[in-house]
Amino acid sequence: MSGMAAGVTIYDVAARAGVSIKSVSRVLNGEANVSPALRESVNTAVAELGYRRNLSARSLAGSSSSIIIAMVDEALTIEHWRSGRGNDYLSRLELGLLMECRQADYYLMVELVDYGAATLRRDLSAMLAAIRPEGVVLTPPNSDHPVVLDVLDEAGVAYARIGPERDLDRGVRIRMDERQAAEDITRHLIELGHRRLAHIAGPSAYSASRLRREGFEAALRKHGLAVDESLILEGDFTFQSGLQGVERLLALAERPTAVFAANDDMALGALQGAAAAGLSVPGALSVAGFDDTPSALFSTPALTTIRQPVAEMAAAAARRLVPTLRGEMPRSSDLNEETVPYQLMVRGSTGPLA
Amino acid sequence: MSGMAAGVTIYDVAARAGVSIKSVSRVLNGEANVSPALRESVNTAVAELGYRRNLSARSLAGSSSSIIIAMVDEALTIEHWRSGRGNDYLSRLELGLLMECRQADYYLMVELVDYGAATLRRDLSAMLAAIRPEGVVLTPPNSDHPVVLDVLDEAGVAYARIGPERDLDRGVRIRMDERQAAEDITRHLIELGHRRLAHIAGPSAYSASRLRREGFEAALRKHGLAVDESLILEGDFTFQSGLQGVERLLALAERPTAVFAANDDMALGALQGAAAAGLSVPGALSVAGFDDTPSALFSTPALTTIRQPVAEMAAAAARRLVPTLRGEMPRSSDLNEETVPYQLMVRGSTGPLA
DNA sequence: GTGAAAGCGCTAACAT
DNA sequence: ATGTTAGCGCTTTCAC
Repeated sequence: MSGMAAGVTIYDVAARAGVSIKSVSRVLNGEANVSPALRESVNTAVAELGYRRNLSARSLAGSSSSIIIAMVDEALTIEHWRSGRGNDYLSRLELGLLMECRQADYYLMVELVDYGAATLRRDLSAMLAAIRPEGVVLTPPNSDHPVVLDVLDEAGVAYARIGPERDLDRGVRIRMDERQAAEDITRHLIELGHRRLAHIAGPSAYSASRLRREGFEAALRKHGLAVDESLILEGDFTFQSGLQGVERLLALAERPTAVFAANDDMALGALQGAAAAGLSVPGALSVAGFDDTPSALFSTPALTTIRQPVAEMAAAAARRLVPTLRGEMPRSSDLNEETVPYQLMVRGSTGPLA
Repeated sequence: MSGMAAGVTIYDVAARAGVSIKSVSRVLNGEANVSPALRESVNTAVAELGYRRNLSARSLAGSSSSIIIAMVDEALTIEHWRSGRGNDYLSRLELGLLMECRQADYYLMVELVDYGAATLRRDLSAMLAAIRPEGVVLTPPNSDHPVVLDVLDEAGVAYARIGPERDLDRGVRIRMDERQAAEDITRHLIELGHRRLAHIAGPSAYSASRLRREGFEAALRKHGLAVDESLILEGDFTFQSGLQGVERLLALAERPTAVFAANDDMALGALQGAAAAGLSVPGALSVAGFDDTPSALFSTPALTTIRQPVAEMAAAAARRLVPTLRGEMPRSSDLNEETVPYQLMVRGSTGPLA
């Protein structure tokens, strides 16, 4: 009897507990006005029967579906498919969402979205109509997508935005302090004794690139170092551009002794460029990245970088979306925004000059 | 009007097309006995209203829920959470599932499962009762979990098993040829001129370890090379064990000139061990791995390895689970088993002796 | 504090 | 070839 949970309905529970289905529903939903005795007998019946409410029936009948959707960029997914690689960011995101969903008895659905489609608006509202999720989690760069935010607002679906950069008054915002993180890692280099620091920035279209660059420059200034424009290059977040960037930097008359790349892929490229030029890292050149991608740990030497708290941000996002957990009632101004701490991972690629 | 898909029901479509809801349902489900004219007008109305069937209503009323569940190991997830890393395997799996679900208009739900729980049986059947998925995708090592298979069978839920190793008559099996892949990569080493080949095997508890070792030995024999037991070590799939393994191998009187590790992490450890011993790779020692983890590309030199077709296996799994796509009617014996091709990725870590 | 009845938006039998 | 009716398993009014 104990394993046969399939087919057990609220009527079975009600019958066993000798109450009405409404009472069972009340207990299950933690509503008020339920006598302890009734609650007790219902809970017993639920346990004995191995009952669990049917998700479809709940979302059809009620206003809450208990479903959270992670929207995934289709173009990016196809790209990953082609290259045969997974998506570390997405993986960490999901991990955070899953951990939180489990606690709140929520369900996680993953949906592919073609953000470039001309029919995006319609696609999205059709999807929302079909699933009626209780909340949606948005990731960069789509956390800022105006059409997406509009559709979500119109449909009255709650949403959390990871790393939003614009429209900072809409939805739940979950972020990390990119600027401060860049400043921290730069200060780490300065404290190692470096005075000629270079930065391989990301594409200026991304405001994360801008923030990281700002953090870099802020650290220099705070330590009385001049910002030398010839030591700041713009890459495109790829391994190649990091490699090329470091080649240019090493060709300068006055070489930098440390390079901070705006992401790990570029830093890894820089590492390879340094090796190709016969420079020992960190003896002759220190290299730092940003993101803490899986490869950062396995490069030689392992990469000093900033670990983005992706899973933690995702968990925070889910927490804000789920009423059960939301009950804590934070101060009103905090309500819709949360900054999650990052971590500076100091590894072998940075050190004092040998 | 066009954006307001939320709230549009089958009744609205029926009214607009001037037909009954049953006719709309017929068209939507591609049932027979529908006149072209009716189909046409329904499709027009659907398009005009931006209608999409409500998932909950469908699964509640019908026998098909259009939901596929990817079961994810909770313990593993927590471990990843702690380490702050994503799960590349899972990510690639999902990618394949998503791509296939999109085509069939299916939905992907991700569920955490505590395979170690004493209440596993009950947990699973409760979950199945709550979601009523149309299919479940199982990943190693849980593709072989007897309790899981039993519960699934009892509940009558279809399931696909990625890389099954036992009970090869149950469910849909999707696999790659581990043995042949190991043989291929070993042959690659032999063809480079190596004659003293070592193997760092995985834990013998995993049958993948066994198969890879068999492939390794088969390649040796086919090329008239003796299998030297002193050159076969057992690791535990960790970086550390690869490092220690290669240290032991390099301490031998007659060193091997090539090492095939049963997974990338161990191969990466071997790479580091070789570097520590002052051996150039591949000039003095060739190193090959298995899996093609993300780090394999970024090691120095990049790792020669076998790319497991995880996404492709997942896609195949989903395809077998989804009736719409299943329609192709393969030869009966093929019906429930599919072997997906792997890829030998030759990179810088293997080459002839310098 | 508890229960009866009416849907939620579909699909599935059964009409016709 | 098309329509009518009755549920699926819950939540939600609204009674008591």
